[in-house]
Amino acid sequence: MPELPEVETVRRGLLPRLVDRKIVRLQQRRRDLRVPLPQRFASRVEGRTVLGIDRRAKYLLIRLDDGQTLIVHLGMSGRMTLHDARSAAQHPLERHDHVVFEIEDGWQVRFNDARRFGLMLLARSETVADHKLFKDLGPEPLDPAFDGPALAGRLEGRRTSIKAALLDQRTLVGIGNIYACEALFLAGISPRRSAHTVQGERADRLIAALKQVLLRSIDDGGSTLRDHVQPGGELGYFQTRFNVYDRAGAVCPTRGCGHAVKRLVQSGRSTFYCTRCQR
DNA sequence: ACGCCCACCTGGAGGC
DNA sequence: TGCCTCCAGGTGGGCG
Repeated sequence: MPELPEVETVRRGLLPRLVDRKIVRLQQRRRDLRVPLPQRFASRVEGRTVLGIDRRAKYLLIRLDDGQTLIVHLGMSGRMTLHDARSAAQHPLERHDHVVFEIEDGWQVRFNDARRFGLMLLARSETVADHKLFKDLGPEPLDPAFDGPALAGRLEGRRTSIKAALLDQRTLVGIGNIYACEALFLAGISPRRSAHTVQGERADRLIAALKQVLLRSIDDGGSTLRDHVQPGGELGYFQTRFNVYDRAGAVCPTRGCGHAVKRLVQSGRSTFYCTRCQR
């Protein structure tokens, strides 16, 4: 499910119900996520107050008042949803609600993840950046300092396709299959193009397209294909604006083009693009 | 070091 | 209805 816009949407949805509030109880209903839940997880979280929630790449960083950070990744199918005490009573826990945070004011945050590709771990806040999962991550695409020349620099010498390079979180973070396809379409760049040839004006176009597609999707609450919901239960709507993703056979949306959107498989993932508009 | 393939796991969709 | 195959917003380990 979640690429940067979906994770950012979840972060924003959780903020008003979590920040400055205490987690009074934590239920672990299944520990075997992609990485097993931490030892003594409940006792290390219970009684802690949330100071803030940050995002790095596709990770949520929930800052606790004892200097720990709760790191959450949603994998492919993870959700974080809010339930107030009354609705919680009416809506019993579901099969894939693996972790439940009970907040002091009676609200709950439920972590639901059918495929269990997600993870949660605890780290000292000052060590998160050095953690194995974080130390090789590339720059944030929405950082204003990350511009065309910076992207071009990170693509230098890369012999793989530009599509694969965008999915590689060492190049830059937060891009997944949807936004890689959509940004390449907006930039008019073929997903098959060799990554190192995306330089100069092409790199300028690509970073602009990436920023635009991510910001627009955040505005729409992300893309809901199957699993993604905002914490309050609202769906995302950016999928209604897809130009190419999952649209194989549809007419290319470029005015006057008329070609059909094609699907191909690159490094095991579907790519959608227009062979006429994207070079 | 780099790039590619696969596995991890569940569920939904479509074909027969 | 049921069973089978394919596919899915991610990632990291192992291989050549």
